[in-house]
Amino acid sequence: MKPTLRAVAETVGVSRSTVSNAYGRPDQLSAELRQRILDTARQMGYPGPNPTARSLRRGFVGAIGVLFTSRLSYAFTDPFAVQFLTGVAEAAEHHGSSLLLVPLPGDLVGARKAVENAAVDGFCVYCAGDEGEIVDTIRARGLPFVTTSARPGAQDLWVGIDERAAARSAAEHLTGLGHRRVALLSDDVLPDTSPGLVRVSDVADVPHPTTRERLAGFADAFAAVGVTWPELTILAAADNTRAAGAEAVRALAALPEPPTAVLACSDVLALGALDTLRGAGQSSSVTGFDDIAEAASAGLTTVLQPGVDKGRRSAELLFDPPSDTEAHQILLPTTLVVRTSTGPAPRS
Amino acid sequence: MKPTLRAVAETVGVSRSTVSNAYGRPDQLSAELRQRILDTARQMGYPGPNPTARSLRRGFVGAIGVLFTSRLSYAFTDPFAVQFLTGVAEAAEHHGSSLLLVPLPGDLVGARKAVENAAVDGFCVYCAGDEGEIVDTIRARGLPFVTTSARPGAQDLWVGIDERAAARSAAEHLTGLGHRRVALLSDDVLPDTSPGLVRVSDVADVPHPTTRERLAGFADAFAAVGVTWPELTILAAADNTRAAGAEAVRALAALPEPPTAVLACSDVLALGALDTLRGAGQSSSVTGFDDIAEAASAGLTTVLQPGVDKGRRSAELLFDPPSDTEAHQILLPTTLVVRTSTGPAPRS
DNA sequence: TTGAAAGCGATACCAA
DNA sequence: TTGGTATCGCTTTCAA
Repeated sequence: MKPTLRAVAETVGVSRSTVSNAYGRPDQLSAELRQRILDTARQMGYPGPNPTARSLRRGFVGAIGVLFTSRLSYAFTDPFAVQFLTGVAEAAEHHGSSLLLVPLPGDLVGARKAVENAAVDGFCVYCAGDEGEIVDTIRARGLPFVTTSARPGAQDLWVGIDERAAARSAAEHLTGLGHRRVALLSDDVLPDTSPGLVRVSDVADVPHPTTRERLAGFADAFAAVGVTWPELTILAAADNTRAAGAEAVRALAALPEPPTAVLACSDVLALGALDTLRGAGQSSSVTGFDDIAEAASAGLTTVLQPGVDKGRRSAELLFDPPSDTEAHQILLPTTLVVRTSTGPAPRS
Repeated sequence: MKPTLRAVAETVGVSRSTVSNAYGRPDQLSAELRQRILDTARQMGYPGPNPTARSLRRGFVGAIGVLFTSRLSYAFTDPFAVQFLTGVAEAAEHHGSSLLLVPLPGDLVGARKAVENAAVDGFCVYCAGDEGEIVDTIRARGLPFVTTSARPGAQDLWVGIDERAAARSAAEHLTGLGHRRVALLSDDVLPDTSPGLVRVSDVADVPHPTTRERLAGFADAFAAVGVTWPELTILAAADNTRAAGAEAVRALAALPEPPTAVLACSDVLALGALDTLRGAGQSSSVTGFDDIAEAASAGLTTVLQPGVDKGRRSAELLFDPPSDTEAHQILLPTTLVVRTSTGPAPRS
């Protein structure tokens, strides 16, 4: 068993406070005594103040949590999530804080538990589907948090983009190219759907806020050229991975009139779509969302959102909450990046 | 202020233990009483047992730490590090544990402090240059750890590859193709070196264990065909990024007789080298190390090491330490993957 | 400059 | 099934 601060105090023959000060407040005791304490401590194998005990007493932890809806290992599968994490890490590093990655199990009870058990000073909520429940749990703990999905009540800290407008910009690019018969590809479309073609009677039925907003943005652009929601093909992917994107798009082959373009809600899905379509020799247009590094090399037309910034500013908002309520909401810019994966719709 | 367990106990009119049991050991009290406690707690706004206090009392945290030598944000810059993290995350998730990413400041004192303050049950040490100091600090805390760099004493938990043999395999591929005048590219070659050409009188002088072993492996292969260490050009990169690789290789242009091949200690550096060389219209051979996803699309010849496995098995070793001392060391296989970035040396 | 005492918030043993 | 009590390891006024 490792010795405790108390043991050190007894061995040196001073009080616990003094030993504590030797570590945390060097100016509170003579350099000589301090050195004697530190030496004895080392000699006894005392590992220094126990972080957990210190946190309990001090009332803060020195770590912020990052919440992921999906399995934690997926977080690293999506390069955009990695960008976000990079930004959060930068800010955390800057503030001498650690990063606790908290995986949220699929079930609500488990998710709530995970949030309740995390020893952190605050949370960055990355893309939580059931945001409401999660956020309520965080609030119940009285901890600050920053969210990135569709703008909730104006009093919460939020860093994000105009999802709907961004999606619309990609879709307008396609309508401009003459595309009218298209498929929208996303994960998290409806709960418990099998991958492939799905019927969604109304965009508003999509529970995941980000997915909903992006689909709605796509639809806006098509509505503007007379293509209504029911005319859009919806493709559900099993999860947000390249493989799932590739798989979902296979369902298009069964259609009598396959769409001339696929609009994906993420680059990884779009890349998967390209894998399948190009593999089958089809030249359908494909757009993505995020602009991850691979998008460039694959020539994917996509919506760029500043991922690292998003992470960094989220964390900064957590560390230095603005006094001004206005500044609670940070809207980041997006840009449509046109590459070679999109082209004119074939004459019909 | 949020109410505490104690307040709940007083309000309900039961003892603290009973309230505690209501949360942690449902079988220790009647369903009815439990429900009454939980209801009152919710009503009072009690957020559930404080994780820090619980950790202190229980003596364990439910999180493992991952240590990176370099800046934490760099961890996400290198796809191989991301692979490793993915593996660790998988195992952690499986054990219901969280992942604490601990940024290590550049200075030793700061780094030691970071390790001392991390509230975790153990550490995965990823590629720590000053491994010795860091590992000593962890040991002083009495926490278990797993390391991945060059095999230390046989009593430590270790998951890794035969760095030297793996590097040698890449170099032998090049000697087989007739290359004799080559450059070795790495970050962390010597402390405080400016990027570009460096003189290293002896491989043994390289302090970073992984770098040293890989360079030594490269040298082995060339020694076997009569090319000695001083004849090898050493290129230092500012850090392990594509940009730094591209930059370092520019120094070759100044050489009277530029090398016919570049052997990099990582894929990101190799990709950077390709950027510069191909950009200058040169067809020099380039090899990498790791086999990240981009290596395939870039046609990079490289040494594949199982990154996700490395992470997963590291974490597993931490969670279920083998009783058998033999099993403390896990050696993972590597494979040379030959693609298009290497070819015969030009006739001189 | 040093020490005494009071918690921080919860858990777990053991007795009732 | 429930409660009393000691304790986890440290920090922090406040007084000496």
